[in-house]
Amino acid sequence: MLEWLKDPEFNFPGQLEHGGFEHGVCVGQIQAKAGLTQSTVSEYLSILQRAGFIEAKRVGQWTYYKRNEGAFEALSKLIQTNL
Amino acid sequence: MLEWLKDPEFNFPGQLEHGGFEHGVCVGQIQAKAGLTQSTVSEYLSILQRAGFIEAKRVGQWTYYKRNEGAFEALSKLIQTNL
DNA sequence: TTGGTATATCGGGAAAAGTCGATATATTTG
DNA sequence: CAAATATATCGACTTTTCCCGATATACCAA
Repeated sequence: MLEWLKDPEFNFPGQLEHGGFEHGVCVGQIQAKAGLTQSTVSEYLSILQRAGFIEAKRVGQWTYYKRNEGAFEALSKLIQTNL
Repeated sequence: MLEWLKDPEFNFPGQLEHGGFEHGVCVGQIQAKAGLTQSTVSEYLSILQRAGFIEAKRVGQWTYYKRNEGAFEALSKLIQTNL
């Protein structure tokens, strides 16, 4: 999912009918591509969010998720320096 | 354990009586510090070795493990570029 | 307010990982 | 070869993680 979100336009074409890509991609789009149930995907996204790798924005009945690039940079540096 | 192996002289003083630090640290030293059973530590080290994070060298009845710094650098770069 | 849609949360069963004791293998020493 | 020591492997049990269906919550439209 994290890799998919690097190129939302390519990986989630259906998102066009759901408000575009400004805020990210909504859960239903990710669920369809992942082939897992709605509850599983929702929980997974919430874990990634708590871990800081993605950000959530609620707009109406949709929740949009997008990557937080800083977290990946920080993880990479953490491995370099602390591990 | 991976962090411990960054400074073997400091973290495994008992290793002095087991051939020094040239080849790394032997399993018994790591086991004592970890506070886990011998079998658990042995299996754990073998997993880290298969993953490429440490290297093993058998000398007599001892197996010495030391870090493979290249693997950490590679992981850090992988996160930067692929994740 | 009622029904429809999108997402989140909850509880449980299945799968995987962690840990142990017992035992096997390899090496050294007498 | 026999005993001692260091490490590896095996089988079982426990804990954690994964994933699901059911249900709850939030929002929108009629």
